[in-house]
Amino acid sequence: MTEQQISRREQNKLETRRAIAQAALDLARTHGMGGFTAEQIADQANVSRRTFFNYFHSPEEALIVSTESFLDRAEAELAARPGDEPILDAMIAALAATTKVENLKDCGDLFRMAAGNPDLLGTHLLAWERAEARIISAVEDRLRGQASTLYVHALVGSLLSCAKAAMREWASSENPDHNAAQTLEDSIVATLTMLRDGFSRPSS
Amino acid sequence: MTEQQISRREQNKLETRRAIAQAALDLARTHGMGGFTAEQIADQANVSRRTFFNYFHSPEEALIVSTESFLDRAEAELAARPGDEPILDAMIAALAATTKVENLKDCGDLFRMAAGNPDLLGTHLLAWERAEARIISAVEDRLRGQASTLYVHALVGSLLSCAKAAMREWASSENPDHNAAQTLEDSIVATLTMLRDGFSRPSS
DNA sequence: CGCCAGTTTGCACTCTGTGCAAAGTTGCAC
DNA sequence: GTGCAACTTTGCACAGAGTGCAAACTGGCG
Repeated sequence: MTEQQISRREQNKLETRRAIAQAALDLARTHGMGGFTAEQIADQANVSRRTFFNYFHSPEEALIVSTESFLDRAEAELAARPGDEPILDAMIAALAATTKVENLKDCGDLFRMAAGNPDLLGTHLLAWERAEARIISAVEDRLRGQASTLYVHALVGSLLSCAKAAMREWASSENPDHNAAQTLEDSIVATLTMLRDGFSRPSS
Repeated sequence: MTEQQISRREQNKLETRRAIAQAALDLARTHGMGGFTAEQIADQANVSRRTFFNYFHSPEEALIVSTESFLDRAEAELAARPGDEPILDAMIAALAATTKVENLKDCGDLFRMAAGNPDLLGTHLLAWERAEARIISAVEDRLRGQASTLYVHALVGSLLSCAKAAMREWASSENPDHNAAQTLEDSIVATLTMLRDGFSRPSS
């Protein structure tokens, strides 16, 4: 299903993109956020500064690749849920499944780094916003005619806020990778269950 | 209660800040987003480029002043609700009251402009994120011991997402200012009621 | 007035981000 | 394999963001 023919060209571009993102992540970990420039990332990835900007609009964008795969995964998992499942149960299952994404640890690091750097935080929030727009479209298709635009926007926005809250909590506690994904999944399910059943009772 | 002595100095700074923000808004409306520079804003406000950057970190920041007063108002209204009121009812009342903020129309324009400009959108999202952190603190104080950190983060994040959804809907329909605030208030109350009672039933 | 503290300004500098055209690669038909 | 067409990388030039610094300026107060 996900089989796609990749020419040598596309393969190379993908590899370059991956190399740049990795270089950026390395620099962020060693020099700390804000302690490096686009040119340094390019050098580390063995491309020119100009090429760096062919792939990313800004140094910050090179850092949020892991979050984007997380969000892509969320979107794909949601699309894969059966169409007759109640929308909130589908969302809970889909978001819970995202914790199995390969570079989950990078996402956690990203949350921590973004907390201390407004530029990175802004870029990070933009990625979530773009994902929100895509998921809103998907949910509108799924519920066509059954729910108002306002309902869908409020629901999807809240969904992602809950996921963010869960990830923030998970990222802030220094998990020594012990049961990491499990804890995150529990938190996500907990917040989304509140969303489904209402926040009236601070049950959890 | 809000009486504070203002020296001539502080008065001047406030006036300068206001003038810069107004200049930025004027330019955004005439030249369109992205069609002007920090220097042009400074010129229009009769200050130097350097002074502009003493007041705002970026051209985009000068534009989101109206959103920040909206969010300040939300925070203040929430703090003013009686302490024994259920938290969700307090939030509904507080957010509904924000529609009486003076420059509501500017907020709507801002939502529309941000939709078409990633830089402005990122800055806008950052303002909401900062407000979220402040409101989280306030709610944690209010519910001290009665709710988990995760609950509070998920709740406040969802609260603001619902408010955003309501404002987005309100801003996107070209209200000829007819019943503008009323419509917005209705939408806010509608989304927050879903939040309180759960999104399971697409009732609205 | 005359001084102190706070504010504005010009200047110099680094870095971001983009258009453009030249140089280098890859895919493909022959 | 040759060679052309399409695509990618790179260097260069330039406009604009953002900041540190020191000099000039302004308000407050004895």
